[in-house]
Amino acid sequence: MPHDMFTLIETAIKETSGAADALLVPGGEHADLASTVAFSLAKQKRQAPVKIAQDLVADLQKRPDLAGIAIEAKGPYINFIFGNAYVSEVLKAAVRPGYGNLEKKTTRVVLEHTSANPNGPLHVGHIRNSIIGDTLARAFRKAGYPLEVQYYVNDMGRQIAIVVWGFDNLDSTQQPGEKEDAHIARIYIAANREIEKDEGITQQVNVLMQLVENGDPAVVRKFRKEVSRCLDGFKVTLKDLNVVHDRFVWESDFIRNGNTERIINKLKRMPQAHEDETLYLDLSEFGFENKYVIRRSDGTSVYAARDLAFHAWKGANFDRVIDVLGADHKLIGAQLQSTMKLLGEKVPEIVHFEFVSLPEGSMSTRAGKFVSADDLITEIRKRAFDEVTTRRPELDVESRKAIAASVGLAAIRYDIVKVSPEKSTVFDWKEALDFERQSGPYIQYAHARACSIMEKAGAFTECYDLESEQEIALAKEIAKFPQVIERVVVELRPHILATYARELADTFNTFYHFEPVLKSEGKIRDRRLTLVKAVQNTLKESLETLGIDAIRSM
RNA sequence: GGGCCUGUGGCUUAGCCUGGACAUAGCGCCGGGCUUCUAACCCGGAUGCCGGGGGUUCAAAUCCCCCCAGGCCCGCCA
Repeated sequence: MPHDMFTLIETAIKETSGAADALLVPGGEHADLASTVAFSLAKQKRQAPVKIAQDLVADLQKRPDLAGIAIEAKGPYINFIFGNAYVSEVLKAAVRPGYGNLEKKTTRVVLEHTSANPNGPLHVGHIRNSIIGDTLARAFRKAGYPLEVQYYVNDMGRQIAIVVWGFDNLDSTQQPGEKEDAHIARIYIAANREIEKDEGITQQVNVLMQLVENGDPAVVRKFRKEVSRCLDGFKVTLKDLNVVHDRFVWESDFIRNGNTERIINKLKRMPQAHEDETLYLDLSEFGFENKYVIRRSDGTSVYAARDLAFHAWKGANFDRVIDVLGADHKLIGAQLQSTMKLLGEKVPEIVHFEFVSLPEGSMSTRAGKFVSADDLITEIRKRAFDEVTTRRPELDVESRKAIAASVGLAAIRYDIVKVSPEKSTVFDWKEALDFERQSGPYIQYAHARACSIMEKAGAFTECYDLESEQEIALAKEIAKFPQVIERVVVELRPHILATYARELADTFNTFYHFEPVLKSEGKIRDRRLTLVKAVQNTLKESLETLGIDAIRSM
């Protein structure tokens, strides 16, 4: 509906003015839409923009197709203000379950995110990937796409070989209560310390890597065992974060099933291929200076080779391939895309996000310098529980715990998703634990308020004719939701939804303080209750798309 | 050295791709508001040469060029 309004007005301006571009811009506080076309016509018409705007408005007002829209010239600007019919339509759609769902699509999408190396727990950098990825996934589903979300398990890397070496050669007993992934990190860190002291160990690690690539059963089993244990730990963390994967795809499978070898053979025959001790590609035609190594001199494949096989497989099974990767993968991501193009395979779309660092510098699993997601979750739940206890002392412990878990989740997810992905951030405990600011809980609170009104209201007759300025402003904010979902999946930028949800909560809170709902009577009460129902529904849909619980009470 | 990203009030941040009307919000600061639908809230106020300098344009936070600062990358690691 709103999109139709855009097209409708755009066409009308083009037809009336003869301009090639209607130059429609957001009207801000002045209007729902505005056109700056008068500026661009000034030179050609040899008239002042203000005069052109006035003349155009007079013509536009005569058009029957724009009947429900108030059109006025404000200086050189032409303002369009949508009328009651529009607002009623919005409201009717917004009270229905699933508001914001877009038309069903047939394009099958595969989205890969998180895919952290299984050599230690997920930390606050990894979960930026998880939360961006999971929010995108939810937005894609809401936008009507059939979607599969994958986690790519890097189970053959040097890191895992180092973990396995550590379990074989160091005291590796699990401590009581120690989570699997934390245990693996401890051994990984210890093993790296040993490697620093004794270079001979690197040779032993290399041997492990060769054995696993050649399918030595005992070594393969060891790799699988430790990687699985680490993954078990990840799954607990991801569940706590409400992050869902449909499938875990193991890197080593692409060695075992011959896909990697097949793609290497194909690459070998390409004009860009060079073979000395190693096999590498010369991608200088794409502006890459360095060699893109595919196979080591000892005959083992590198990550890039398996990654090519993985992406070829995804491309064969899905129509769109999307990866969420950290900014450190920008170069190899671009090389992967170029190589896929050369191979004639489907080119993956890559969403990059910049780094999360600690005040003291970059995070490093190897050096043990990181804040784990589990620690963050534990701390934030504690904080949230204290907060709920202060505000709602009458609730029993279990209810308070449940609210605290939801509030904690909201705080973490919102805090991470609200920032544009291209911005690097510094993790700060004080900020992360503060949910009284511009935050997920703030939006949850607005939703809970709306729920509370609905519960107390009882039965009422839905009424879609709004009147006051606040009511209409709120309905027009609600109207934006479907386009927001559309923008998120087109631009692959989930923070747009975070910003929107906050703005909707702002608008509702303002309405809440100026327009009494339950205390009003008759038709006014009905239309305000209808509006509150629409807000509640839109906030709920927004929160759920953000992976945040739309709790009814807090 | 080269490439990519970022630089917006004291701090955090939206807007930048697709140039337009007094630059978005939060925190902090100052001043108000709970016998009234949940004050995790709301209202008002102060604080901005939108990193710096050039250019394009009727119009630049937004586009182009140069410079400065920070992050990331440039491996037979992943």
